[in-house]
Amino acid sequence: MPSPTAPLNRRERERLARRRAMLDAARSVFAEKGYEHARLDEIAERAEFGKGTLYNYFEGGKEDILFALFEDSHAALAQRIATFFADPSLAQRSARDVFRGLLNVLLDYFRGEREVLALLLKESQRLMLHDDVAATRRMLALRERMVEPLVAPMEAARAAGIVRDVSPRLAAHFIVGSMLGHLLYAVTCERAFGSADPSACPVVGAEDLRYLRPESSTDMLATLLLDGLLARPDALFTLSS
Amino acid sequence: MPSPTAPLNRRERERLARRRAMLDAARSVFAEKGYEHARLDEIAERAEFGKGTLYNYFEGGKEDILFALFEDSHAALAQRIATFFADPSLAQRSARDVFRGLLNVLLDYFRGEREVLALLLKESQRLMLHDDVAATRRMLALRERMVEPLVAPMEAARAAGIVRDVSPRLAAHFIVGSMLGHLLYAVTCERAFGSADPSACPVVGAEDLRYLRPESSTDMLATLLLDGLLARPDALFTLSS
DNA sequence: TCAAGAGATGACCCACGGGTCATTTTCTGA
DNA sequence: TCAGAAAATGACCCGTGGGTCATCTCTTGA
Repeated sequence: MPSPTAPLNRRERERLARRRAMLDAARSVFAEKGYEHARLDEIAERAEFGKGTLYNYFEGGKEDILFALFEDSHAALAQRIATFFADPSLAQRSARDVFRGLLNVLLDYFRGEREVLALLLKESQRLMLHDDVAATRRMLALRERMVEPLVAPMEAARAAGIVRDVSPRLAAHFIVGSMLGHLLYAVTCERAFGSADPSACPVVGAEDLRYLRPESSTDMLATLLLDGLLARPDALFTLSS
Repeated sequence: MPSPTAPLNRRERERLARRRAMLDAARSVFAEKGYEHARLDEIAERAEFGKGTLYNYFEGGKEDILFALFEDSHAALAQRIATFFADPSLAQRSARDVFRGLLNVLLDYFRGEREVLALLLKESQRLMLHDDVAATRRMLALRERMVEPLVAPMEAARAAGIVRDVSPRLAAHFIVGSMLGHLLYAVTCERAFGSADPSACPVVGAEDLRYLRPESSTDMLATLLLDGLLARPDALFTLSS
């Protein structure tokens, strides 16, 4: 009965559905307890399976589940980025405008995926420098996935003299890395001091706090990433004393 | 006998010396095994103390030792940065030149402190988002220490119209964060593929690899951080098809 | 020399949750 | 209907190393 042209038969569809249920359960447990305090028992229970069953779907166990979560999420983000660049009307906008739009796509995505962001910020470096190099590779592949849809546009923009003459792939990595770094800082400040008590924060001024709020992040990131830190790079570094 | 004006008597000096010996031992064990596989027994043994004694010097146990290591290291780096900006001849150089020099100070420092860099890259995010908010605060203070000597010069440069009109402290955080992000990527690529086998690397071209080598990192980082990604920000985003 | 406190010591404790696998249940196709 | 495969299950195993604290040693100063 299933259409013969469909790539998946019922068996496979059900398997995928179960896998998805497990991932959903994992996501919610991870969100509540964080990766390290999440117990496989609880994930299994919430997904209404036995713990052992998880291992039929995720051979690598707990860590494998985390990777799968990341992979899904990165695929979704890559999709959004590709969609963004597919818009033909981009050609009517200035380069700054376009890249600012890109930053917004990235920031919006993570704003909507708080749980994944938290996991990513907390676990990614550990996994990147994990004893098992396979994990390192898997994390790099993940990052690559996110960067991939950026490479072609950047390459073209470089050829057109719009972006600087640096490797498009590395520049893309730089953008993504800087953005995540900023998010980490913002999230950490929030954790440490709460939005409620700015006075205890070493990030002193109201000015600083304003830029840590998500709405304004784009402005600062766009300025620094796209235009650079220096307004007058060739001026002498003579500061009024 | 100890000069009465000296702030420390023998007792205190000895205590400091022991503490230092423990930190040296910890550093070497951490370097060999990484933080998580380092055993306190081994640190104690290498420092020629009993394990319990460690707790007289580092109340917080293993994690406290790591923090102490980070604190020493960050103080040293802050010192270097301050020294860099104290040089009066900076006023004869262009802003780009000066900030490029700053990047070199940062990169050189971590090149000379590989072990600390590895620990910092792998552990910092976990600690920043640690369950115990005290750890979060301590990590933020650390970062702040590194950023602190940058703030005054940046503030002055901003007033002089040399750097863009963004919060100096946040801009400094951005610089430091981006640099660490780049180092993480470089270290991770090296781990995953070794310098030996570039062909298996998804970072495809020789161009990419060149910029991951430490010597060239400065160039790319300086370009992207100081001048920004966009060469012609106001040009239309029209790519030759 | 000795009392008293500071400091050093290392054997022991213990929680704990990820992973395994023998067994049971369900599914499939003839 | 049933045989055999595929999938689900969850009780059990297991290693581990950080942290504690009762005990011992050493320093100090009278």
